This record gives sequence, structure tokens and C-alpha cells, in this order.
Amino acid sequence: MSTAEPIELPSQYAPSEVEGPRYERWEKAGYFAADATSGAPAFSIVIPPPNVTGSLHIGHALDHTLMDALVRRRRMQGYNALWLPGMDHAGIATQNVVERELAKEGLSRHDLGREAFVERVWQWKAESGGKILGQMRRLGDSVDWSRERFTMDEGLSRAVQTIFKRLFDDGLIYRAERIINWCPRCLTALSDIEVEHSDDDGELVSIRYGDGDESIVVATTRAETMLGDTAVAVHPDDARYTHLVGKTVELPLTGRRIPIVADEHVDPAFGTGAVKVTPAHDPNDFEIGRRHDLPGLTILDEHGVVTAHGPFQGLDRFEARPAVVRALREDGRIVAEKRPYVHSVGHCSRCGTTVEPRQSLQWFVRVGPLAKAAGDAVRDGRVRLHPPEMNARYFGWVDDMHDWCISRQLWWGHRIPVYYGPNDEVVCVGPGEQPPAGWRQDSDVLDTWFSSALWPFSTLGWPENTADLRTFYPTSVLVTGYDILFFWVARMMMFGLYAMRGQAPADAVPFRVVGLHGLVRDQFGKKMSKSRGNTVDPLDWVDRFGADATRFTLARGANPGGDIAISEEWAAGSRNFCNKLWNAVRFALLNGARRPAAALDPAALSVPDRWILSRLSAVIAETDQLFEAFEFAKVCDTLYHFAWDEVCDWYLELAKVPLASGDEAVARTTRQVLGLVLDQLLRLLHPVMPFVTEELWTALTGEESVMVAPWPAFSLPDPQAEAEISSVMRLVTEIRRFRSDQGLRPGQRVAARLAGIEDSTLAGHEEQIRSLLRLGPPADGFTPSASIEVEGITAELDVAGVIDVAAERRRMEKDLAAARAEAGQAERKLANSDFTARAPAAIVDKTRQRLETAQADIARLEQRLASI
RNA sequence: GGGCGUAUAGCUCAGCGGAAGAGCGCCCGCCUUACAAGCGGGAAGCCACUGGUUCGAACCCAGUUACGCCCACCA
Repeated sequence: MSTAEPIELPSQYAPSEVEGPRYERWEKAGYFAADATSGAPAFSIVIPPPNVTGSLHIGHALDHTLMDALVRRRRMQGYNALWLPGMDHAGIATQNVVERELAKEGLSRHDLGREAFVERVWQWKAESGGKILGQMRRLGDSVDWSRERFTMDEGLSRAVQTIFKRLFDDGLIYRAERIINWCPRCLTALSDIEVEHSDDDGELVSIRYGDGDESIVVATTRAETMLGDTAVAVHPDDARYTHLVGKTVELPLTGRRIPIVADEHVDPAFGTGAVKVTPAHDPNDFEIGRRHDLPGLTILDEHGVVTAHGPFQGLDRFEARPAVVRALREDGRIVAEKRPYVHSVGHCSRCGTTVEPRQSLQWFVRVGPLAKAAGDAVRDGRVRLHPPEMNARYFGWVDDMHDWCISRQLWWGHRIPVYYGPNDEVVCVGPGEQPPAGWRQDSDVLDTWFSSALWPFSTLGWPENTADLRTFYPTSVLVTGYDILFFWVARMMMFGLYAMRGQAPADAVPFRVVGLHGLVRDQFGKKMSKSRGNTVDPLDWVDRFGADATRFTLARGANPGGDIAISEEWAAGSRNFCNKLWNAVRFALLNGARRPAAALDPAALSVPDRWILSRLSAVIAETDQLFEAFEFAKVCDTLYHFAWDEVCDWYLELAKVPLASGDEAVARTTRQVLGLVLDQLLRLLHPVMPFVTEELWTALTGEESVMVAPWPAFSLPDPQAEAEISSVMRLVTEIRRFRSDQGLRPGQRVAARLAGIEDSTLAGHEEQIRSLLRLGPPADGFTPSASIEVEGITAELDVAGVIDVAAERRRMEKDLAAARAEAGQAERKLANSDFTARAPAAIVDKTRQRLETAQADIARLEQRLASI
């Protein structure tokens, strides 16, 4: 009720006392849980599953803030909102962690054996995995814990096996001998996206193969691979070498003779125009080898150590390289060396080891038709990317995708459901099926991304036709950083469209909208990295500034697709904003304001009331529109300025007069409006700042939770009140400026007369203007010694003896110069007949008004300058 | 080697065809009874450069320069 007793809050907001208990209460109340049987429209988001080995970093904090804001808003809007949490088993990463643990005990995974090792990983997961889930609670993530999933759990494993079988039966999964990226440390194949390229220093050596007229010079940065050369290739049209094509040359150090072949792939303009061909250790050479039926000679084992080549046997590839060069030099074979030679080198994204291209037998997904469908879904608008500028990148990727190597020589992961018979027969086994007795299963596991590609539907129960799947698929939005648009988003698109293709075409997509945000960077826009020492631990911020401040800082920087620069100062600013809200509500409660129980009586509203309600209406509409457009930064900015600049700086100050007036009817209305405005504001802010809004809103309303309060839909526009209050603001600001310029103490009461106000639109606002400016009434002996004129009202102040005439003159001269410039500009424009004839009438009118205002200012200032 | 993006106040960024904006920082003055995590006032920008389109350009077009990112099997 609006007549409630005053409540006094502490003068500062203490997040740490609020956040833990509030989260627990929400969870216990079941507010996070979605309902598959609800008739309400569904809204669903699946979390990008963090690695089970991971902990919350600032990028997650951003991601989660945005998702939580979307979900919380939808929930308040009455949607059946689901935010589904879970984790990724993170094949290589997790296996590495557990292997490192074993190493401390002096063991390797081979000492345990496969079964025991996998058991050990599960044990590790139970004990130390999922740290990040606890951290999500600290952030305030409103996820449905009852639906938490893990990519290796039983249901998801069934989904993996099911889709593998389908793809296999459709001929979209095949096994082939190919050159793949091999990590000699992790001892597994890697897909292209698990390889990171960097420009490294190397050495380019030119080597002469053969002798005399029958010799040819090739260049390489990987000299050791010459041991595996099985040909030299030249361009078919290269006249320099036509006499050699079809002949053989002696390969130095080996005594082998290798053929010279002609192949279109060779660029005759590059180097000598001759290329050494190592089919087993280079993807291009592999293709050349296939075209010319050349044997592949593997010279490195899985550790990258040279096998069976005389003096080089047993040398690591990086030891073998200089050793081979040395031997060639002694043999007089090196014709040129270039060092350093910068070239692009691939590294394992997990451990940084230089990747070795290696010929081996692996499983692949034939991506052609899948990628085509993934591209089409965006092209025809079934899936929209936000911001749309990301389309080009997306198409660039899906339209030119190479087949995906999905087998990994690891133990932790989904084992490939293929069995081999005694005579190498192959069978792919679906869920529930039994392989023929005695057949052995493929020893490889699947790429982690294979299971995460199923995430939007495997988590909802697919391949069963569950209520969750029917209700929440396709998911509404996918929120993630643009950096994994290709890694993950494109793959979910491929598999989602494939697995769900039985549904209506529009409903097979895994999500309808992809909201892409940028990377979190430091205050200078630099990438965060441990080596730079500029990383931010979001939990440290949660501890020091509160979860809301951390979230607000991130959301406030989140322009669509753009990177986000943050620093501690920004977090402190957000914390200050929390405190500002706290104190605004504190003020309201001290004055007995509460959210009104009944509708307001429009007739009782004062102009300031009508103004703030009108502004509130506009802000609600704007917030809605910005949320729909994923304009999180602008949502935050809009609400920040409304709360601080309008509600606190002006409305609360204006409200002090009626609250102190002693007129109970007037005070009651003000309390009601104050209660209403704060109630609505807190609801608007709740998606981004859940904790402080909850604490304040429950105090203000006495109700259970703002989480389940309806989203604002209030509208009471009042242009007349807005115009009046903006006049008040101009007058007050102008007088404040005068006082400040004149060095008058803000607290000092100055007697003033507001001449002309009785006849102006501001007639009813005199008391408030006096209150805002601490102006006293003109008493006996009042002698105006300075005057400020704004909008036809002349404020005469009795400041004799205090006023600095020179300062005042300077100020007026400055204003005058500005007014003259303004008038001149407008005049010139209006003198241009092209402008008056061709510009829209509204623009011309506006310019005319500008001119008139400026001219009036000039006249006024000139007169006052003359009289001062 | 391809593709994309960005250049606006000291810093980080909005604005994207009709009078240059925000946050932080900076300067001046204030403990004014919600808040000093605060209040009031203020300074600060040839909107990268050069041309073009337009009555009008920070905004559209072309070129230049400088950064940044993504993709790529160049020996």
C-alpha cells in the first residue's frame, strides 16, 4: 500500500549477502524449471557446453549473461522458457588432464589398459569435473538443472550411435587412407579446425637430385621428408624439364632412383619449378602420388621419429632435419639455403605441438550434401544470423568445407560403432544391435565435435520422440562467440538438418536465430592472454563488485558481433549503478512508497508524474525493441540513463516537494507513482541484473519474486508533460550554470524572483524549481542584481556583492558568439534556394526555428551585455 | 594468396544523409537530510587522407594509408 510504514535499508548494497541465498531460493522454488507439458509458447536455449575440464572464464560470463537475460525476459513474458545446461566430455583435453595425473604416479594410460583408464576418467569427472557448474550459480544463471546433460551420458551416447549408423548407411561416413593432421604428442589424428597455423621461422634448402644433365633442383623446408620421396614433379609445359619427364634421378642418401613426373599442380614460376614428392607426408604430394600411381613411403612413426633409414633411424623429425641437411651438404647436394624462412606451420590446438601430415586410415564424414543444406538454411532465412554481416563468413565456410576427419586415436570418447570380421568384413552397429560374435570393434573414438554437433536435439531426448523434443526443438536462439561460428554452429546445422529432416523443413533447423557476440578484450582493446597478464577472472569480479555488476559490465559492452573492452573501472561503474538503484529504492521506502495496489487515478497525477510515466512508457517500448534485436549494449545504456539521469536526478528530486508538502493526497499520489516507476524499472533490469533487482523489488512490493513477475507492458505517453518538464530542466540547468560560474555555494540560499513564470507553462512548477535550486523567496529589501532569462522567464537573483561581473560578461560573450555562429549557419542555409526548394519541409522549418531562436538569443544577450 | 572488417573526444565505443554523442578519465565547486560507490557545473573532436554523388556527407561511392580478424595444401 502507498501509505505503508517507512522501511530503512542500509545505505550501501552488499551483493555478497544477497546473491547466494537468493539463488538458492529461486532454485528451490522451481523457477528455473521448464515444463514440457505447458501450453505456453516455448522458448529454448541450449548452453554451449563448456569443457568438463574447464572453469568459468570471462568469455563464458559474457555468453551466459546474454543467454540468461534472454531467458529471464521470456520467462517474465509468460513463455515456457528453457535454458538447458550441460558439459562436453572434451576428448583430448580431458584425456590429457587424466594422463598428466597418472604421470605423477609414474603411470601411462597403457599401464592401466583401456577399460581401467576410461574408468579413471569417469572417476576424475565425478570428483573434479563440473567446477564450472558451481560457478554458473555464482553468476546467477537460471538454467534448468533437472535437465543437465553430458555429451558422454547414456542418452547422448545413443544419439551419437544412432546418427553414426544413419550416416554410415547413407554413405555419408566412410573410411579411407588419407593424409591427415597428426599430433605426435597426443598421438591422434586431428581435424582441420583443431590445427592452428602460425608463421614460424624455418629454413628453405635447395637440393640437387641426380647428376649433371640429368639433375634437378628442388626446395623444401622439411628436408627430412626427402627420405620418403618417391618422385619429382614438374609442370607438363615447362620446357626446362621436358627432356627429363619420364626418366629417373637418383635420390641422394638413399641410393634409390625416383621418376620425374609431369603434373599440373606444379607452379613453374615458383622456385626452380620442380617439386619433390613425398606422398606419405604431404597432402599435395599425396594427390600427385595418386594421379601418377606413386607409392607412399612412410618414414616417420606416430611419434615423429624416423624409421628404418640408416643413420637417421631413431632421430626425432627435428633432429633428423639438420642431420639430413648436414649429410646432403657433405655430399655436395645443397645448392642454396635460405634462413630464416618464414612459413605457415600447423600446431595442435590442444598442446601446441607441430602437426605432422601423415598418411593413415581414418573415418570421414562426407560433408558435401550436409554442408549444402547447412548453407541453404541460412540462405533461405530458416536460420537468421545476428548480426547479418556474419553471413559472408558463414557461407565462406560451409560452401568450401573439406571432408571431416572424425576418428581419433584416443580412449576417452564415443567409440566408433563399427566392427570388423575375421576377413576384414565391416559392420556398423546401431543402438541395441549386437555385433557378430568374435568380431572386434574399431579402436578409435569420435571427434568431440561429433557429439557436440548433436547437442540441440540429443539433449532433448533424440532419437526418442520425447515431449521435450516436441516442445523445445528447434531451439529459439543460439548465443555464442563468432569465433566458433564454424567450429560448432556449422556442424550443428549439418547434423540438425540431417537428423531432423523428417520434420517440416522449417522445423528441422537446430535453432532459428544465432546471436553472435565478440571476444572480451582488455580496456585497450587488446586480446586477453595469460602471457599479457591482462586476463580477468569473472569470479573475482563477482566477489569484489557483485554478479550484477559483472553481468552489467559485459552486457553493456555487447554490441552485436563486436568485441568488448572491459576493465576494473567499468566493473566499479556498474557496481555504482547497482548502488544507485539501491538508494533510489531506499529513498522510496523511507518515504513510504510502495508499488501501488490499484490503478493510478489519472486526474490526480502531477506534471512530473505524467512526465516520468510517459518516459517510462517510451523506455519500455525501446527496451523491448532492443532486446528483440540483440542490442544488449543499448538495452543497458537505455535503462542506465533512464534510471540515473531521469528517475534519480530529476524525478526523485522533483518528488521531494510533494512528499514533504504535508498534503497527504498529493504525497500519496507521488508515492504511488514512485512505487510504480521503480517497480517497472526493476523488472526491466532484472534480466541483466537479477540479484539486486530481486532484493529491491521484493522489498518494494512485498511479493515473492520479480523473476516470475510479468514483463512491463505499461504505456501512458504524455508529450505535453514531457515538453513542460524539459522546460523546467532547461531553466534549472541554466540557473545552476550561472551559480556555478559565479562561484556561489550550492548550499547557499539565494533570494530570487522568477518574473514571468505565472503567465508561462511553468506556472505550477515554481515551488519545485525553487527547491531544486535552493532559491529563497524575495524578502524585504530584495534587490535583483543578476538576471537569467530562459524561455520568457527571467530569474532575478539577489546576489549583490557576490557577482563577478567580468566572469558574467565573458560567459555572455561566449554565448553570444555561439548564437551568432548558429544564426549565420541557419541564415546561409535558408538563403540557398536549392535548399529551400529541395529539402523536406520539416527540415526547412526546423532550420527557420533555429534561426529565430538564435536571433532571439542574440538580441537578449546584446541587451544584457550593454546593461551589465 | 584469397575473403571480411575497422578508422568519431585522452581510453573504449555508439551514431550511418539533415544542428557532433555516451561511459570512464580530466578540470572547477560541493559531505544539499537516498546515495561521496554521491551532487552541480565545465573543458575536450578539420568524425584517418584524397576525390566524387547530393540542396546538404561522420554517414553513400571510388581511391589512398594504417590497423585487425578469418580462411588457405604453395614446395
